[in-house]
Amino acid sequence: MATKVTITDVARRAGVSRQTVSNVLNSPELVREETRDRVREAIGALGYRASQAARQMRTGRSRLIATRIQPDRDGINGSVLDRFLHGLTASAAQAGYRILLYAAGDERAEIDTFEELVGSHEPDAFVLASTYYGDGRPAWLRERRLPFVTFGRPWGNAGGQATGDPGHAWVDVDGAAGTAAATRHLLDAGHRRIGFLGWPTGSGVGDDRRSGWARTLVAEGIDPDGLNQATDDGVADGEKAARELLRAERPITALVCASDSLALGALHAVRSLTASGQLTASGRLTAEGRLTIAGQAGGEEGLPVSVIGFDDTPVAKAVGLSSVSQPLAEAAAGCVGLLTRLFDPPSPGDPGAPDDPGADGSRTHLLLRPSLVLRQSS
Amino acid sequence: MATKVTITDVARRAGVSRQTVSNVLNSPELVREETRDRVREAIGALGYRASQAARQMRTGRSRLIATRIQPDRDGINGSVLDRFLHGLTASAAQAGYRILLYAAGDERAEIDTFEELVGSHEPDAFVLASTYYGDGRPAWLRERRLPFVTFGRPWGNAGGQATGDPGHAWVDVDGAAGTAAATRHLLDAGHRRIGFLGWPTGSGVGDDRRSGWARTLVAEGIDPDGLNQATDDGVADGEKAARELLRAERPITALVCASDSLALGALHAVRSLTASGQLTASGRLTAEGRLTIAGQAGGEEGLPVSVIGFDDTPVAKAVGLSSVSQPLAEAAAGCVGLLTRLFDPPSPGDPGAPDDPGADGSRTHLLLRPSLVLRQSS
DNA sequence: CATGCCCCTTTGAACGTTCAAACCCTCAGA
DNA sequence: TCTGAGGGTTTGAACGTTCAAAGGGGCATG
Repeated sequence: MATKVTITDVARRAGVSRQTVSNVLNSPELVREETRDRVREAIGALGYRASQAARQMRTGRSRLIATRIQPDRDGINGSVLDRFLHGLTASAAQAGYRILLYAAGDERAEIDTFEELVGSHEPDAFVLASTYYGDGRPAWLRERRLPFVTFGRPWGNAGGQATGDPGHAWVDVDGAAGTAAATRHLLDAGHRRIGFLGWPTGSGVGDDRRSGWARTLVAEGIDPDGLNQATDDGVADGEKAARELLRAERPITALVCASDSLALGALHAVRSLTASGQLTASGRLTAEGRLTIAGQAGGEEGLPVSVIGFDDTPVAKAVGLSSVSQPLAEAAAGCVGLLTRLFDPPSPGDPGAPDDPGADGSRTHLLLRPSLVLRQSS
Repeated sequence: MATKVTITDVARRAGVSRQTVSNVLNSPELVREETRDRVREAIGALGYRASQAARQMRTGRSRLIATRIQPDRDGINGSVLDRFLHGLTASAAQAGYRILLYAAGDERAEIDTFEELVGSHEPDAFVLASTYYGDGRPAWLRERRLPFVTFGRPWGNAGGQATGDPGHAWVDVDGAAGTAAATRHLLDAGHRRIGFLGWPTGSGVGDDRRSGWARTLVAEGIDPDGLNQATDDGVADGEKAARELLRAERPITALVCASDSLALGALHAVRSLTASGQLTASGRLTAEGRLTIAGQAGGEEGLPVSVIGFDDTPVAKAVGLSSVSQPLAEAAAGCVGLLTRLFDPPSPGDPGAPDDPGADGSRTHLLLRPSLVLRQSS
């Protein structure tokens, strides 16, 4: 088989030294144009590619970015991180990096893997997806000065909004803006009693999503009290909690949910209550759970019961569920962008969108806006 | 920060030479027990880990396995490969390998990526998921003697069964056995007119799945002719095709599908025909599309119209669709197993399940049995 | 006592790259 | 003519590991 082409082979063919070839690759401006062309011709003719291993030995840089692949938990939300991973792979490749995967059951196992990886394959950086309250991984990495970016804000001690100084780079999607848009859409459709189905207080992501809904109602002069249910993430949990909101003395007519799992449960609840006669379907029943309430207390007779989910998963698409969609490819590109900025700090006079010129003058985070995908369920 | 611990540091602390430390790691049987213990103590105390880059330079082995991450096409079937990928990552880690990801739009781009990777990061092997008819990738890799395994049989020129001599290692799931089990289940439930909804002839996977259904009917003395529809993979396509089978002069009462996408479409068709009165629901309508036919031609009155999908995706779980489940974690483990066998050929007198002792005496493929997951839809 | 052998260990070199420093020209200025 | 500077190129060393070969001690054999 064709044996490996080395930088020496290229040098010989171009009639120059190893170092000159190396310079053509890494610092072309140091090499005279004529020489450069000759070397480039040789590189092309021989099909030379620099050995990562040798390069890494000398420079200490592996051009590898490590990230974790999660088992899809309930199988619905898992697809979000998979799409993110795909975007990450593509963006990293464009920037000259490759993605190295690892699996880990819990935080302890993940940190063990950090240690293992840092010692052996020596990735240049880590990307941590789905941060959580009390997440110990950022601190571990920071102590060792290992570059990393999180997809997800560092949720402060209060369990609420992000703290002012994150101390590390992150990219996130503005969940509150997403639920606000969903709520706004429902208000525009004429709904007033719009409920929220989310997770128990204390989860950063969940509280954020709830806040967007609440503030939009308040801005409209509607008191969100009593329109809110919190439960674990799951289809069955969602159905149960939605049922309570639908059977309250003053029932809701629309529901914004913190996940597609919950929203799917809510759709089931709506269907089931209708089928058992506890809600009256006055219109034609479609396969997607779009029903019409008639004769309920409150003045919104004739409005369809709408449900909006979060994450725009394949399941949402399959069952016709409206949902808030995260720009995952952009989020991934943002992560890679922040990382490369960490590796080679940009020159001071760099152009860039004026976001939050922090103390050190560099933007270290990125907050993206989600979009609302409307389907039959709303 | 603590500077990198090298093999020399360990050697110094243990009072031996570099090579002895290396031997403790790679060929412990060469080292006297007492020395071995002393070296191991030093390794532990210093937290030493061998540098992959340096090791790779000398041995030419990167302990990296490259595989592609696909964008989830229709969003439903994508999850299958994601689960496979997760299994692959876990199995590879156990065998001391890491997964390197790449993305590529088409075959041409993928082969370019092969070339790029082989030159730079030099993965020890490739795993190709989802092979197809006329797949050019295996030939490319084989020509260059690059080790690889495919998840999916090499589908022969006839577009039908696998050829006798694959020429490379593969792991696959016996799709025909899966549809056969599904068909058998429906027969046991009393169905006779069991349809199949699949893809156009020429796709290896699709033809395989169809054959399991057909042979099971034939074995029962039922002629499969006219019970079969072929269409592109997609929910809308599936709904359209299912509709035709349901409205035939002698309609089917159950349907086995080549994918969950098609099955989901079929469920919609059943629902929709029922709602419009073209099928009569004689029982209680559940949310999952389980209906009962009454008064149709044929003698199977009162049987529920059953639908069974393929792949057991999250969507199937969400909508209560029975489905054939592939053992993806085992398939992934099988791929890693075959690869490690390629790297270090096993000693001749090795124990192993008697499968197909090929000409060279080594098993180079693995065919796994799927299982049937029953839910409300059947 | 020399020889050979086995077991365990050490030594020198090599993998392919880039860093740091040296080198060689040419040209300008004193 | 000497000195210095600077552009362009080369040289030697080093990164951390393993391969191939050599070294050395103990013991049995001739």
